[in-house]
Amino acid sequence: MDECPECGAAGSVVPVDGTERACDECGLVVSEDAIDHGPEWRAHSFEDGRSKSRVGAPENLAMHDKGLTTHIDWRDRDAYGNALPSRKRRRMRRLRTWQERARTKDSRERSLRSALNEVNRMSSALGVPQSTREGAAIIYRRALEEDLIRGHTVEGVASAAVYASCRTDAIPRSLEEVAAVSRVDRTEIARTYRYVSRELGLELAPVDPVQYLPRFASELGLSPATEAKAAAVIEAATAQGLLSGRSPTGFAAAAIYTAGQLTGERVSQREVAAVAGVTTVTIRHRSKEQLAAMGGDAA
DNA sequence: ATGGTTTTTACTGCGTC
DNA sequence: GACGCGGTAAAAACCAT
Repeated sequence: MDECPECGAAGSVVPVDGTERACDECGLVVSEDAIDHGPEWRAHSFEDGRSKSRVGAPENLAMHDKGLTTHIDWRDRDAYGNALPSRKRRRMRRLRTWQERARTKDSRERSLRSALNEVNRMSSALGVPQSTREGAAIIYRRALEEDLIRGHTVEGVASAAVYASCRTDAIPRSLEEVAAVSRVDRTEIARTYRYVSRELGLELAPVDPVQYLPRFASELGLSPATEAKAAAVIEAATAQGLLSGRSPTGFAAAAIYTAGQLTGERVSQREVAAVAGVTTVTIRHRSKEQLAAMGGDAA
């Protein structure tokens, strides 16, 4: 379509959604709109957040100072090709080193900028609070300081930072959901996340399935009674060691299904599976165990 | 790399509306 | 006939070694 203003690749700028376009080559996000409408803060569920968010920072392209990338020739010649006197040669050498310093500093900053831009973009799309967004930015900066980016993509680390921040802030967003708004795939995010959290020594508390309940329940339109019952199911089942090794989303989904059976507010396996992003098979397995746990507990 | 565990995929049969 | 439900076997994904 258009030529990218950043890397100059022709025809590489493609629409991402209604309000912004991005370059295929360098990932630069071109905003159509100079005003940042920001995300809709009333997004209470992931689906809401995705449909309502207006993603993209008010990037002002005019501020990218391209003048700094001027190249200074290594030859000690003037414009006519004549050799420079030694006095001027020294001067030129000094200029060259300074110019080089400015250029590398600038490129590093630009890379950080685009990374943080990306963090913001994904955070908006996921509808996470501002504090978590900043946490992700902090994690990314720390990763940068510890030199963890080498050998990994900027995109991957940015995605991992977002996911990690959600984890530490107990904002229930699964790896799948992060992957859905990221440019890199799930596996890469998982790998990078493990790597970053290990290197940075992030304390990673296992995800409590209860965290997913409010979101799933509201998406299914369940009564608070059933939601509370599901929480009770999770508690009882967890107390019997049924959680270890199992996926938290599947566990939560099954608890909702189980609670539906118990309260009479029935939900189909298929529906719960859809909102939780798991299969009905998993729900059956977990639910069977949970029912046994509840039965044994009550009787 | 390997093996053990969990999850998914794909397919089955059964009962009900 | 479509749908919900339960089960199974094999593949895939995951994790620790």
